[in-house]
Amino acid sequence: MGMDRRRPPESHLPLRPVEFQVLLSLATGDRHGYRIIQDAEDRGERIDVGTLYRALARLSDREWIRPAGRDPEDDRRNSYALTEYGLEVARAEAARLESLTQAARRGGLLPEVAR
Amino acid sequence: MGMDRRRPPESHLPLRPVEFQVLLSLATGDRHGYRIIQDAEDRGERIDVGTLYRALARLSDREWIRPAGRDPEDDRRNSYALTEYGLEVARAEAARLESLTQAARRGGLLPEVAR
DNA sequence: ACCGATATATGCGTTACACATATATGTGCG
DNA sequence: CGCACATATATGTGTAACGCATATATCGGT
Repeated sequence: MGMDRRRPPESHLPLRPVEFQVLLSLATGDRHGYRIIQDAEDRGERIDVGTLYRALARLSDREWIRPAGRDPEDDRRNSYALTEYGLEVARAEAARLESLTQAARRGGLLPEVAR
Repeated sequence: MGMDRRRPPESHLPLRPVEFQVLLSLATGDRHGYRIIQDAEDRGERIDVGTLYRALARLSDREWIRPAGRDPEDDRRNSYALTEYGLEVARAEAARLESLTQAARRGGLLPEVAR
C-alpha cells in the first residue's frame, strides 16, 4: 500500500472523475461514503455506489485518504480524511482542471465572460 | 452506431479524460489523430497512442465526431471533425469542468484570485 | 413493529486502460 | 540515392475500472 507516496503528485493525473469527487468532498472536511455521494449530487454529479466504495478502498491503499473512525452519531458510517499527499494530488488535479477550463474557453466551448 | 444521438448531452457526463481532450482539439478545427496527441502535449497532457486511436473509433461510433477525409499534404493522416451533437457534449462537459473548478476553489484547492 | 431511507459491500459481465509491438510512409541529410 | 528518424495509424494483451444488480444491516419516524 501507498508505495508511491514520494512520486510527484502530477504524475497521477488525470484522475478518474470519481477520484476527484472524493478528494474534493474530503477537502472540506471528513466525510463518510454515502455523504460523498450526496455532496456530488449537490454539485449535480452522480456517483454509482459500487464505483464509490471501490474508489474509497483504492484511494486508501494509495494513502491519498485514510479512515477517520466511525461517526459517533451513527456508527454505520465510516468516515475518511484527506492525507497530506492526497491534498497535493487534489490540488494538482484542480490546477489541471482550471487550465483545461481555460483551454475550453479559448476553444469557444464556454462564454468569454468567466466568473 | 450513434443510436443515442437524441439523448441529452449531459447524460453522458462525466466524459473520460481522453474523450474531452479529443473533443477540445476538434473544437478548434479538423485534426488527425497524431495531431490531437500533440495538441494535448502543448496543454501539458499526455495521451497514450493506443488509448487515442481506440477513443477515436469509439467517438466515431457514437457520432460525436466523424471522419473528415485525408489530409492532402500527407495522405496517411485521416482527420476528424466534431459533429453538432459532439459539440453539444463538449460544451456540457466544459460547463461541468468549470463548475467543478469553482467548487475546487471554494474547497480551498485553488487560490481565490483566478480571473 | 413496520417501512422507507441510509449505509456499506461485493458479484458479474463489459469496457477502457497502459504498455508493447507491428507496419508503413514522410522528411531531412550526407 | 540510401538511410535513419519522426510521423502516423493500428492492434494484441493482460489488468483495472466501470455500471448495474443484489445482499445485508441499521437508523429514524410513525
